[in-house]
Amino acid sequence: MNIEQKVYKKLLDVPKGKITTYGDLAKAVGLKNGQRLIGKIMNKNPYPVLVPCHRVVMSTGKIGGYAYGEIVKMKMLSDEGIEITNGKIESFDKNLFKF
DNA sequence: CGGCTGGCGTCGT
DNA sequence: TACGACGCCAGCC
Repeated sequence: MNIEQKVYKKLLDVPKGKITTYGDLAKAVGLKNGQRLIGKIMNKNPYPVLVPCHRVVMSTGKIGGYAYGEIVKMKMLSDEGIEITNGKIESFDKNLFKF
């Protein structure tokens, strides 16, 4: 199974209302420094909606990018109970999901 | 706090 | 088959 498949599968383990970082996700699939790669994979996400790529954020606390628009991503997270202000996640550590 | 560089698989040339 | 560019970052300076 290739990396991207693993990534999508791992991402399915992230429950609603929780978030994870690109770096953690990378490690979860066996990559030490593949944050950037994760981004590319998410960008080519072949299973939109099925794969909750909007629950993946940057380790800095910012929401990061989104293929369909950061605004949309922000709104989706907001609907799941994650408060965001100025593209910044308020309760980052609190809602952070560990694999 | 802003900017630059590092590290990695996939895809296109 | 081989090589370089790319992408929803992370971390150090």
